[in-house]
Amino acid sequence: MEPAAFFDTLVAWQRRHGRHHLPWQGTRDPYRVWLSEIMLQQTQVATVLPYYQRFLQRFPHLSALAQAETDEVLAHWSGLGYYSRARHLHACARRLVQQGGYWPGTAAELQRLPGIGASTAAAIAAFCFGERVSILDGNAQRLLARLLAFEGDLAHAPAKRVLWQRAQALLDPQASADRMAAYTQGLMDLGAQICTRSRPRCPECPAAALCQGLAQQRVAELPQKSRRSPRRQEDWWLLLLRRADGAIWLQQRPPRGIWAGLYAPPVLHTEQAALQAPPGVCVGQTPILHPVIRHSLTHRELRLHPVQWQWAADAPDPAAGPGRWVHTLGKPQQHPAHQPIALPAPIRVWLLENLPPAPGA
DNA sequence: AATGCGTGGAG
DNA sequence: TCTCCAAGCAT
Repeated sequence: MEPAAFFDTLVAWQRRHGRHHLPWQGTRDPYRVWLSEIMLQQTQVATVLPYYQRFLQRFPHLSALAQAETDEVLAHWSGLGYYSRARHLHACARRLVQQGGYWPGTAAELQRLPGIGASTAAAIAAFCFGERVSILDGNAQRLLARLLAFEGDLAHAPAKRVLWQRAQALLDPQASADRMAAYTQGLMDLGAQICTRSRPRCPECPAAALCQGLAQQRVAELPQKSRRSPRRQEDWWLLLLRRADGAIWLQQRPPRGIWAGLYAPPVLHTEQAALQAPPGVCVGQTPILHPVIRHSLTHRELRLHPVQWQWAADAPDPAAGPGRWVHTLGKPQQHPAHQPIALPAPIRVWLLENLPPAPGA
């Protein structure tokens, strides 16, 4: 391949056919680019769009984010998944502000910040500073593995490192900042629109003439990626303590593991424990057993069993760490300024269906 | 190095 | 319903 042939082709294609109107484009503000890159980790564009807008409205700049409470940051991430992203995002904002509010100007320095790995660092550096470093996200992996007929198993780190070196070698060392940004966006756009996982549109691809995978008729089998381990099944019993006014008790989950730091009903791991009347509930009461909720994560298949108990009117609040009673998820909470709450997606769904309707909703 | 971490879209 | 996996990172 001619040196820089692919680079030039991709830049030209991106400028004419790529995406230009996503809300995080048309800016070199590292805050906005950074936020978009974190949200887009393992998450599709369409999913991110509403979250990005709401988040930016509430936290319009770095210092606004740094000053916020972690709970509120998590609440704005609620439903987006991979919640450690939100905690790292917040930690990163606080560190940057503490150090004067300046962004590091290179990918190597960006990568030292919490939540920013090699690909995200390269994306920020390329978009904001025009640095000549390559991303290697899922789009780029698939696209470059085909372009180069790359054999390695991308489930393994050594193969990924080799592909990254080859990705770096495709860059034009003389490229301007603008072209570097267009090229980086081009990798993402070509991967998302043309070089798709299934049924890639090779006839429409600007790089078809350069594509070794296409020449060898091996596009369909690239990239090579070994299977993941199967999902384990788990049963969780959700302890739904219901007060006379309809409110449900939620407590903050531990700082590690699934839904770390989010609010959810207390979880029990055996049926026996779940069917015993907990403290604060009248002895002899029979719980309401709600239909099971199936919720699958990447590595686990959860079967959630909601078990509802009537909370005694005169009982003190349940202990065991920070928690709160939730009446409704609607916006206009009466007395206090309504704090949005960080809920796992299936818990939010259940509460929406089972809490009293929000006033005015 | 291998594993854990969410959710929803697409086929 | 099932599989795959999306602008990956931390440990």
